[in-house]
Amino acid sequence: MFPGDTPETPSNPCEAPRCPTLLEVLTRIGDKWSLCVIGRLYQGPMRFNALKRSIGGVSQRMLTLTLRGLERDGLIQRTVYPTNPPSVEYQLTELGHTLIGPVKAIFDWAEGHRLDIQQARMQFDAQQPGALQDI
Amino acid sequence: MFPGDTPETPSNPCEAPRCPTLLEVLTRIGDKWSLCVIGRLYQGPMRFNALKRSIGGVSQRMLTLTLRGLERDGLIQRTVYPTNPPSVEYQLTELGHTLIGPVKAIFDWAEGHRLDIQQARMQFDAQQPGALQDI
DNA sequence: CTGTATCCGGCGAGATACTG
DNA sequence: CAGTATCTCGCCGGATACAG
Repeated sequence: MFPGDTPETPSNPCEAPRCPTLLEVLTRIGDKWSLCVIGRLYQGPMRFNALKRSIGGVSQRMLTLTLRGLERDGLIQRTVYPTNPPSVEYQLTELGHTLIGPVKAIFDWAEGHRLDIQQARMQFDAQQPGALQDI
Repeated sequence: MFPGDTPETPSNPCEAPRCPTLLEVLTRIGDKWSLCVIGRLYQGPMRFNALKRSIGGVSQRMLTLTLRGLERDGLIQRTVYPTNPPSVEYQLTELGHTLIGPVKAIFDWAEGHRLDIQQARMQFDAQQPGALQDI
C-alpha cells in the first residue's frame, strides 16, 4: 500500500495500515447493517423478507449487498429452497458464530462506557464556541 | 428510531438498532484512520506531524477530523504547548486505554481467521459467473 | 507547526421499477 | 418471494490554498 512497506508482523495490536485484515473486518462489521443481520441470525436462520422486516429501515438494495458481503466472507450461509415462490434462508456459519465473542467484547465496552462517552461529548461540545448541536 | 420501539435492554449482543452506542463506537473505530491513530498513541504521546508522517497516506484534513472525533469521545487528549512555533501533543486517555483490550480481541479474531476469510472469498468469487476481480 | 477554508470528484446509499 | 437494474443525490474525503 505504501512504498517501502514491509509485511512484518505487527507488534502493536493496532498497526492498521500494515494489517489490512483488521481494517477489512472492522469495515465489514462496522457498517450500518452487518451487525443487525448478524444479531438477527444469532437467534437462528431467517429468510430475506423476515430479515428486512425485522431490521426495519434497511432498503432492499443495502440488505442484499450486506448479505452478499457477509456471505462472501464466509460469515453467513445462503440456502435456496427451490419452492414456488422461492424461499431463501440465511444463517450464521461456524465462522460467523466465532465472531460473536469479540463483537460482544466491543459491545460490553460500549455499554460500560457509554456514559463516559456521552459526558465527554457534552463537555467537548460545551467548550466549542459556535457551530455545533449535531446531536 | 422505529415507531413502537421500546428501549428495552438488549438480550442479544448485536441488537444494533436498539443500541446506537455500539454502532457509534464501531463507526468511530471502524473508519479508516482512527485505529491507526490509536495504535500510534498506544506507544506514547505524539505530535501532529509526527502522527501524520508515521501513519502515511492520511491527508491533513482527515487526520484533523479523526483526532477531533477521538478527542470529542474522550479517547484521546489534546495538549497545546504555547511555544513558538506551537506544538500540540496527543495521547490516549484512560478511557482510550480501556478500548485497547476489546479492539485487540477483534484484532486477534481477524488474525486468527484471516485465512478462513481469504479462502471463503476466493471460493465465493470463483463461483460467480462473471464481473468480479475487485481485489 | 498546526491547523481552517474551499473546491470538487467519486461512490455510497435510497427510491423506484422491473424480473424469474 | 427474492432479488437485479438504473437513476439520482448527498456527503466523504483528497487536493490545494491560506492563517495564527
